[in-house]
Amino acid sequence: MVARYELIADELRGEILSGVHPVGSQLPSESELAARHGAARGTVRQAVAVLAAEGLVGSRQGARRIVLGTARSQSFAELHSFAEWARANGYRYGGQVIAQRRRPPTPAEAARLGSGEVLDVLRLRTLEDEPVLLERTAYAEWIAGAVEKLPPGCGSVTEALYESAGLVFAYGEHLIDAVPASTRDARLLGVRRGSPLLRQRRVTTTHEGRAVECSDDRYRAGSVAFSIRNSIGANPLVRHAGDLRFGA
Amino acid sequence: MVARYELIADELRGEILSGVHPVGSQLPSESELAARHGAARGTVRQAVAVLAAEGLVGSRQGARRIVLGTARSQSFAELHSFAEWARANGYRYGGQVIAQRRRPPTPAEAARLGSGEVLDVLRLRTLEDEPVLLERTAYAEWIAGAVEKLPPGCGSVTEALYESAGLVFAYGEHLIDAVPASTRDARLLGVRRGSPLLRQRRVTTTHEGRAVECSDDRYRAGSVAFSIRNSIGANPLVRHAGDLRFGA
DNA sequence: TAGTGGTCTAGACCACTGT
DNA sequence: CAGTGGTCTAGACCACTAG
Repeated sequence: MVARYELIADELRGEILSGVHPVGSQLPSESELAARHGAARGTVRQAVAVLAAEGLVGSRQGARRIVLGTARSQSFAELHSFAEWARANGYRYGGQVIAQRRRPPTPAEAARLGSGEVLDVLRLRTLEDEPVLLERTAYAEWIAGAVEKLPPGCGSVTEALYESAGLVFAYGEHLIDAVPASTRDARLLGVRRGSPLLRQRRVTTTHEGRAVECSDDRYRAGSVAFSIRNSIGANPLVRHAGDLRFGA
Repeated sequence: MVARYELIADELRGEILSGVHPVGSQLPSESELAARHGAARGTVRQAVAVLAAEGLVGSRQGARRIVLGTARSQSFAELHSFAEWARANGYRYGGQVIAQRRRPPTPAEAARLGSGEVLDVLRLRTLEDEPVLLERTAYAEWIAGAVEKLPPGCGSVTEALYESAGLVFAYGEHLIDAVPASTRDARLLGVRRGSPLLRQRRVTTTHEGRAVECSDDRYRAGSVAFSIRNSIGANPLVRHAGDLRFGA
């Protein structure tokens, strides 16, 4: 069942991407869109709210909505899963488990995943056959068994866990900063020790709020960048001083 | 005029932060909240939509909403303006113009700011009296005059431009990655050459979609991190390969 | 099956924009 | 001033969850 407002949003998005409403131009008024689609104004407002959340259009009270751009923010899956992002963008990608063991959680991990043992996995991911990402992930005990059953060359852990355990990653919290490569990082990624790495630390939970994993992902400089579009009305990105929330 | 749904959202947020609704617990149903506040259900839905956008609560059709966390995403202003972010978090901060001149735009800047001359400003920002951020900003010609009138030790450029020119930054596009410090970066920030810097490149526009500035901001490693909360439903962050959209 | 959130309607009034 | 988006109401039906 596809909602009415989604259909209207899709049609408007198509018109924006195809140039019917060029960047900088005004969108039709809500009343006009409502009449055209035979829908109530509230439904049209839901549709344009979708486009506003995607950063395509902006609005000010009293004035027509304006087309801001054509670049669309992508899905949660693309942020969470390296494989899904790479495939969606047409890149060749791969992955290999370098080390895997159970161990007691650090205090920071225990606070998020519970006090049971965690499964610590070190994975090296490649893009276009070049090593670009080193993933250090601690899985909560309740999912560790399913992770251990995955093949070491598994391309997409997210998809494999969905298929084998029905696990859906639903919410994420991410901290992004820059760190120098350690000796081991440098060797695995093929860079010099101390050279810049883009670090993404994250905690992911199911939609029930159950924590699944804590991860420390390090990208080789120049291989990947993170992009954000925001507006004065709403944005999800926050700057933090130092190393606050993820512990040592 | 404060909207009704904002008041309801504020009250609910306060109850979440103060522990009335602990993390993992269920929120009251929409009908109950509507009855309690004497408001229509639609108004209550607007209120909880605010909390969902902040990442505080999650929802699934048919089940009660669940409290996901207590960390709140901050405003656009805090992402855009170093000074506003620093002040909101109680840090001592400062800034100093190191160099300022007019020059022709690079091709990438011309595509965004127009083909007129740009005003190129190099600023060093401090946090707790330590140099942490090097800002290289190209202002569009139409705002350059107002920027040149600012004092070189101006703490908040965003606020000063609002007061002197009525300028409101409304939309931003940001690319975040890691780069090694150049010789000049290193000297100004007090780090070794080649050491990691967290880079934020951004383009900011007014709410009419008029581009104001392109900037390349570099943070000393360890001084600042960016934080993002997202959900499977919506998120604004995208990963990019290499150096795509901002040109050379 | 009862309760909940997701969607939708058809109105209404207000604040703001642009002419 | 007319037109527009922002807010709000009081209903309705449906899809889904949970007991």
